[in-house]
Amino acid sequence: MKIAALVSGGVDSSVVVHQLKEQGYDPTIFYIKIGMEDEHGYVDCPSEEDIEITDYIAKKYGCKFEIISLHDEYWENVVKYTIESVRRGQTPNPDMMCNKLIKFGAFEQKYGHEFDKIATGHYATTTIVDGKTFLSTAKDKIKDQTYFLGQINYMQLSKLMFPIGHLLKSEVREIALQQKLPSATRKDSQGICFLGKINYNDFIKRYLGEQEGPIIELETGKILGKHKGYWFHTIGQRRGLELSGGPWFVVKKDMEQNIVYVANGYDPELQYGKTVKLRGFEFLTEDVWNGLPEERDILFKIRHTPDFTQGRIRKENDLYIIESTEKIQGIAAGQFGVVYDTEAKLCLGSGVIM
RNA sequence: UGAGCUAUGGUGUAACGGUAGCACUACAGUUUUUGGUACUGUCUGUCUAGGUUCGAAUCCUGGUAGCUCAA
Repeated sequence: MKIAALVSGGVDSSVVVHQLKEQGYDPTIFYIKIGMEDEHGYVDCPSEEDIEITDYIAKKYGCKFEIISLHDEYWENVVKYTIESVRRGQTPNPDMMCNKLIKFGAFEQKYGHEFDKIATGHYATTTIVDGKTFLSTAKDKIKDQTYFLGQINYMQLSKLMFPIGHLLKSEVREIALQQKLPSATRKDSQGICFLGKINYNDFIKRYLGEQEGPIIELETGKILGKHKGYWFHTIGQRRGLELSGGPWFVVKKDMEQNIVYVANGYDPELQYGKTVKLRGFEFLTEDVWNGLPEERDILFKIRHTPDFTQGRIRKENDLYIIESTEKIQGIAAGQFGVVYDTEAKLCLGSGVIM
């Protein structure tokens, strides 16, 4: 079986190679470059170290190694999507789109189609139910990354392998140490991948500029201060408002008038909601509810959090609507709502929060 | 050029004449493969010049600034 392993130079994907070799496979290693190094003078320093380590891994295990650039594809799809989403006042999720469009999209078209399987270092598993493959959660419930995979489709899913999905993070580190992999003690990556060390707000500013507008307390209509553009703030956000007498949380944005609305206190009611409306909902594997004629109990996430939230889902025309059991903080349009079964095992599908 | 009141970090506020504390912000870490949340930590202050006192943010005097009321 021909396997392509996507390796980034981090611990997780390094251990993926080890696991595959242990299982008797001989994967071809791909390092995907997507950074902004050639854009506008930005330099993506980490990639050099990443490539070095990946190269070392490839040599150590005697694997074919290819460095490929999907920079243009990434720019055309993910970065453009991110900027457009922010411009509309929404909260994008570039990393989910990266999985859907780049790692399992553009990569598949250009290189992956020659392979039988694509292996990645995601903390996720697959489960076969009635002969069909479902995305399912990782053994390590805290590191579980199925949320970020919620947007992929069945074709993509059925070609994927997650060799470390049944391991705990601590076990992965342990293996890396035992094998003396140079990435064993590297810090986990975090933050939007293509930005590297670039500050998010600087990035947004470069493309959308600044436009001063008022910060208004939603309950009273009082003007409390100024912001530099609604696109710098997201629903549920506390930091960056520079208002005293808080804490203040962003609860609403008026894109027409460039107003950011806030609410005060540690637990402002307005910060919470119970209804999450999803548009463009797609099942990952298949419609497990046969059109959802009546409400179903589910678990879901509206962000990448360690915890699942309980709720009930129903369908209204094209929309899937989740009524949460508990109040949830920071329901931000543009983020994805990912739905799981009541066991928190199978990842069923996802849609965009309205 | 009348009277009264107030002056404490970036902001809002505490401190019987006895170690200037708290909250928010900002910053830095932790957590997190999305600008979120949460958690931990750090910085910055007694308007000014004198005086009383062992000791002044506190009491007294002048100055300066602001607010209120009169005009």
